[in-house]
Amino acid sequence: MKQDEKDVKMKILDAAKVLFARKGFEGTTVRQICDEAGVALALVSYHFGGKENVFYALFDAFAPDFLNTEYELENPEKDLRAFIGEFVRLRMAEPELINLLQQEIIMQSPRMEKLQRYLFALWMQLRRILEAGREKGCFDFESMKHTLHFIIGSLIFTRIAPSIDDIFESADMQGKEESVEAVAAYTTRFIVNGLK
Amino acid sequence: MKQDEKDVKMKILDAAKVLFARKGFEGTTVRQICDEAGVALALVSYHFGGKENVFYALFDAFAPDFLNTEYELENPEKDLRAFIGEFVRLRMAEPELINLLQQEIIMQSPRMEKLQRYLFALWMQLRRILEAGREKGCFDFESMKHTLHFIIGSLIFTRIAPSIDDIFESADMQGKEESVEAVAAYTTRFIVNGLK
DNA sequence: GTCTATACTTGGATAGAC
DNA sequence: GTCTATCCAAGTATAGAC
Repeated sequence: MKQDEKDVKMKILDAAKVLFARKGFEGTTVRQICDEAGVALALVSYHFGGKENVFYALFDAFAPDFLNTEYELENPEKDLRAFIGEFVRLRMAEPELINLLQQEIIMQSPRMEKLQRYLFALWMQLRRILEAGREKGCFDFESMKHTLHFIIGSLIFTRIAPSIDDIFESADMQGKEESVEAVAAYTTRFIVNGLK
Repeated sequence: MKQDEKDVKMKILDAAKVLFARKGFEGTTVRQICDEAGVALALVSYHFGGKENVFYALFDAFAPDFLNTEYELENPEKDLRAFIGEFVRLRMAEPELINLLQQEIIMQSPRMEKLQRYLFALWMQLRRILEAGREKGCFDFESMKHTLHFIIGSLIFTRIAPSIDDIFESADMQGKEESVEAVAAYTTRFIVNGLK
């Protein structure tokens, strides 16, 4: 029965993750979540205490991966490459979560206040890497604020429109599979060059 | 009376623009729009025929600016700089609209289908500039799809969180005003370098 | 054209049977 | 723990007075 409970909670979280990413928090109804999860309407309230808590539980379930590396700042370019690599890995492992996060950031939703708990440290790590790199002369940029936006924007924005993306996807890959390493390499190259 | 009508429609559009950007399309109610605009609830239906049409009217009202330049592709780097400059100008003139657009792109909302009418040409222009630059040897990149994402992400993403951005804002500027030209210059530099 | 009042629908959350 | 049935609040849209 403990197994069943976890099963249902997980089914709800999985369904909510996809729906929130696709239709937004407000655009998703508890009914849709429960239908998709194949469970009764009442179970969201029972297990989580409401729709909003499902949202937070989503990040609690996956957030530990957000921040597991400490950087030495001895070699900022190496640190930045590692940071980008980690972010790309997370993004490709949990695209819906990154999608949802991006939405919430953009609209400065009231839910962001609690999410900042996880994110603040992440942005600060990136900032420290940039600062260290600027002082050591390996990065060159003028505005810290805009540079952070450029980098995070490059890292986080992964969709124009399915119809358009598919055109380029097939032109790029010619049927080959797209590996995480390859995407990380593209991303690192673009960002690191942007800081020269 | 024609003046009054336009006045009310404009008041609704202005209110909707801010609210949609901030709370999303689904998160915004017609009541909020009308309250903010200072008009009666019924007027959204009367003038626009529903909430969804307010959304489209917003882009109809501002979209002409989206695409007013043709590029010769003789000098792709110059074209790219011009493209970025135009986008940054639009973004700083209409931040709410770009915000809203970004949300809709990310969640692939059903409203995107109509919006693609305006956007498709824009993305294709950027793509042509990149292609031309790649052939002429002034740009170097591997994946067209990801490169477009990087560029658009850098152009469009302008917010982490007010509390965080403000820290860097004041550190960057030390009280000075931030000009459109300066931001366009930062952005151009980051993106153009990223393509080397 | 604009307002107030209201009809109708949908959403979140709970009560109570199992 | 899970279900069905229901309550209540909130949303969109309209009817009808002015």
